Amino acid sequence: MQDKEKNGSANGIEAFRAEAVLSIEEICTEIFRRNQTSIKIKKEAVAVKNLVKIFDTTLALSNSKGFQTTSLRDLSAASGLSMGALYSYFSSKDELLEMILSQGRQMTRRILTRYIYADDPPKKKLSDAIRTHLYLTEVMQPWFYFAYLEAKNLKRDQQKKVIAGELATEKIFIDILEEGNAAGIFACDSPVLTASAIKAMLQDWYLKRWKYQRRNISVDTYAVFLIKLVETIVAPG
Amino acid sequence: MQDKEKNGSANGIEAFRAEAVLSIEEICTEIFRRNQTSIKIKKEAVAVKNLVKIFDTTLALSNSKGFQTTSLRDLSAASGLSMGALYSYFSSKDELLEMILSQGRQMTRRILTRYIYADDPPKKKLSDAIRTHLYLTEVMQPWFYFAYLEAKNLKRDQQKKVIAGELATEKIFIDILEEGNAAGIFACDSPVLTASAIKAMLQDWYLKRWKYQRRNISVDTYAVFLIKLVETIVAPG
DNA sequence: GTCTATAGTGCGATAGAC
DNA sequence: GTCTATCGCACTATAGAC
Repeated sequence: MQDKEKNGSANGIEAFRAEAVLSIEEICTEIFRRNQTSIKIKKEAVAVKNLVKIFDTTLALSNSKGFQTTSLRDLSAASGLSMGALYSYFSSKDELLEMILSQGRQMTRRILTRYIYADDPPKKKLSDAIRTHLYLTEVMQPWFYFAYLEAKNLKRDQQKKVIAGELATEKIFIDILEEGNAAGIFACDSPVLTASAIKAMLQDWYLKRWKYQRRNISVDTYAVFLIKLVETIVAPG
Repeated sequence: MQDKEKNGSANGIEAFRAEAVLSIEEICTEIFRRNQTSIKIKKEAVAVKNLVKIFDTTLALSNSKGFQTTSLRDLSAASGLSMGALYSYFSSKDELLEMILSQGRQMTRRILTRYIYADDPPKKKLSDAIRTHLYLTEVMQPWFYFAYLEAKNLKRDQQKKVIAGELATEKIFIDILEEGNAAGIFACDSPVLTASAIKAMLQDWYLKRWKYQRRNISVDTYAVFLIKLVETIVAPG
């Protein structure tokens, strides 16, 4: 386990995925404990199982027709829980939305902090950051897709959290590029614009999944392609 | 005029914008004439003026809170037309959606065919295609943003048209890259993945406008940056 | 802990006055 | 050509049976 963590995302997408699945249950347990005032269910096992089902079903339905358009009747039918049952897990459709966004943010934070090492050299840090980001969004694709496409329907404070997350990711890349520039390993005219371009190509992976799936391009293939492309951009000379 | 067209988008964003505004009115006139069965208004001047207002208002409202969430009552209040008046320009909310999408598609087609020349050398074609695409999405940013973010709420046939447009743009870049490869001017391992990456960076311009605006980056600055970046990627050696 | 039945709200769409 | 008034419907949310 310690070795696996030390290797970052080097063990490939499957090892990464195995760890993520465990984290999802953990985080739903946390959500259950934190919201025990509004959640009327008392048995933790039942509640966590249903919360995972509610979140997954909501993401699936919303990603094919939008969260606003998805009625709680749809969610009830697809999840197998009645309207009444649903309302013992959240007090409004808005609260359901907040719970989902918060679950995703916690997952993201947990995984990113686990896989980023300050003491690696810039070039390794750059390729690790790209690969980890791709793996993360591959495993949590429905959530990232959801958070991105529903962002404009959110309330102010929720929107700000989405934007903050976006800029935080970009900042990771800006810092790596500037560190590489200072060390003379990279020659990157505008770290800000370059980081922004990297971010755009990373986002394409979870926003246009249909395209890559249709073309039989795996996340590892895309990672290799993207790392090479970025290294060409930042290479001196 | 002939010179302007011959120079493609070389005259900068402002010349481009001037031409586009004229086109919008033309296209609304076409829409009016084509839909005269469902549009109850008879005076062309009145109808076109109101159609432009309806489209603009719908895009503005939808881009801040989503098309589904925007009620026709909202649209009525913001546009200054009553519910009854609105319904003399379209027969359902769905038809309004179709009219907007069709208006944008016509604009896109008209502008792209006007600015792309088959007989230029690959390198010039590549930079012209990037610049023209950026100018187009700059001038019609609300429409592109709308078409992208509402795509999943559309019906099957409308969705297919959005995807077809997406792939058509990508094809333009694949063809240019392959032509350059064949001529020995480019050395691009995977034209498909590279075109897809270029597309992702082009889309970032209209999807993340808030970010570029906040950083005071103009469309011309972004164009110069992106063209240089892409030329680095495809350069041999 | 989960269900069914229903109250209350706001929507898309239309009819008819002006 | 545009308005106001209104209908029927689908939604969120809740109350009370089991």
